[in-house]
This record gives sequence, C-alpha cells and structure tokens, in this order.
Amino acid sequence: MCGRFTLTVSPEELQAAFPNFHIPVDLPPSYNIAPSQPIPVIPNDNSNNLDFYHWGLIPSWTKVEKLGKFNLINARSETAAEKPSFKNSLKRRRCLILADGFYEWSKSISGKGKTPYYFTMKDQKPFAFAGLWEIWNSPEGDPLKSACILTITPNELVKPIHDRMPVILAPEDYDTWLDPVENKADVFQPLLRSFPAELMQTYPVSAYVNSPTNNSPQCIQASSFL
DNA sequence: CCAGACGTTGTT
DNA sequence: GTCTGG
DNA sequence: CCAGACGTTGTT
DNA sequence: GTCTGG
Repeated sequence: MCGRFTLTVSPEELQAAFPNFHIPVDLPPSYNIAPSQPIPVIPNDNSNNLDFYHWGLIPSWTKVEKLGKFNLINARSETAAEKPSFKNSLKRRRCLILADGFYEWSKSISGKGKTPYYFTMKDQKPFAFAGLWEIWNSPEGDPLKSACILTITPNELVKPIHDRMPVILAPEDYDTWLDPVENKADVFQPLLRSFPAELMQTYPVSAYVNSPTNNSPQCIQASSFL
C-alpha cells in the first residue's frame, strides 16, 4: 500500500518535472508525509494548480459523527469503480499527488517488528501518484477537500517488501487522468498499473521514520544494518 | 420497504 | 448518495 | 502507515 | 485490543 511518502525536491525541480502545472514557489521539503496531513494535489478541475488536500478521502455523505471513523487513505484500483466510497470520485474527481519517494514497511527477517523501506526513482526525479479527491461540506458550510492514493499489485522491486504498491502514473498519462470529463472506465483503467521496476530503487531506512512527527533528512538515510 | 453500511491494510 | 441485508 | 492514548474528578 | 492523531 502506501501510507507514507516524501516530497523533498526544490520547487524549481518540481516545476521542471511538471511544466504544465503551477507549483508554489514556497514549498518546504517533506520527508515524512502521513495520513491526515495535507498532501500536494493537482485536481482535474482545470485549474492546473498544485493545492493541499487532507489525506484520507471523506465521501460527501459522511456524517459529522462518523468523521475519522473511515480511514480511506488508499483505494484498490481493481475495485474502486464499484465501491460507493470511490466510484463517483473515480468517474469525476481524479488527481495527481506529487511525490519523490514513498515508504513501505516489511516484516523483518527475524519476524520481530517491521523494517521501513524507502522507494524512489533511480534518477531521483519527482513523480505523480494516481489519486481521487472529494469535497465534504460541513454543516457550517466549510468545504473540506480530501484525497486518497490508488494502489495496485506490486512490481518486482516492491514485491519482496509488500503485496501492494501505489499507482504511479506515466507522465504521458497525466492529461488523460486529469481530463475533467466523465471518462468511461476503459479510458483510465489501463493507466492504473505497476510502475516499471527497472526505473525504481529502494533501500531500508531506520525506524526514525516511524514516528509521523519526525520530518528531517534522517528519515531517508540508508539504514546502517540490514 | 427501511436500516445500516459505505475501506484498506495486515494479521489471525 | 447508493448499495446491501433483512 | 505508525505512535500513543485509552479516564474522571476537582482544582488551577 | 482498539481508537485517535499525525
């Protein structure tokens, strides 16, 4: 799955990788983006703007007293089209979620505890997860925008660590994914696939990243012992 | 018909 | 809002 | 995803 | 064990 990721590149590097979108110039690096935090989203609303949405999809029909009861940080791409929580978003509210790395936790060899692994592109360039977004209107009338990350079966690099991985879109698919028209499923379903393993790399990191309050380069430092 | 759920992950 | 279960 | 709390009463 | 918060 994908329950933690990073966006550490400079705004200039991010802008270079996403030339068709407006990237804020004051983007601080994040080494440990966790659920419930604001995540960098480019929604299919024709704005072409990077914005920050709450991580954890909140369906529009969610009742106030059930807020936080759902933990929709991911959606299975294989089944999202049939799920009440996701189907409308998949039809009409897709987004890019910008990142330059993500973490997956693996059971350690000893069987005790879990080891976090950090995944990036070999060229260290930023990339985009396929995401869904929603607007939830509070009784007070404050619209809350939220988002989640689609998952898929892992590629050969991720498979030894975990049985799911986030969907990473090919750059040539950004426009299709962000088309604001109500696409038919057969247009975007083929985009939801495992990213090529040969373009990615991974290494274990220390448990420092486990605490969501830690946000420093130490999070992505290679672990000294395997 | 109405009531109640609506999700993924990992773990057992 | 929409689907499932009773 | 993991970490950390998980409770009430009375007092400040 | 389970829920909440980051």
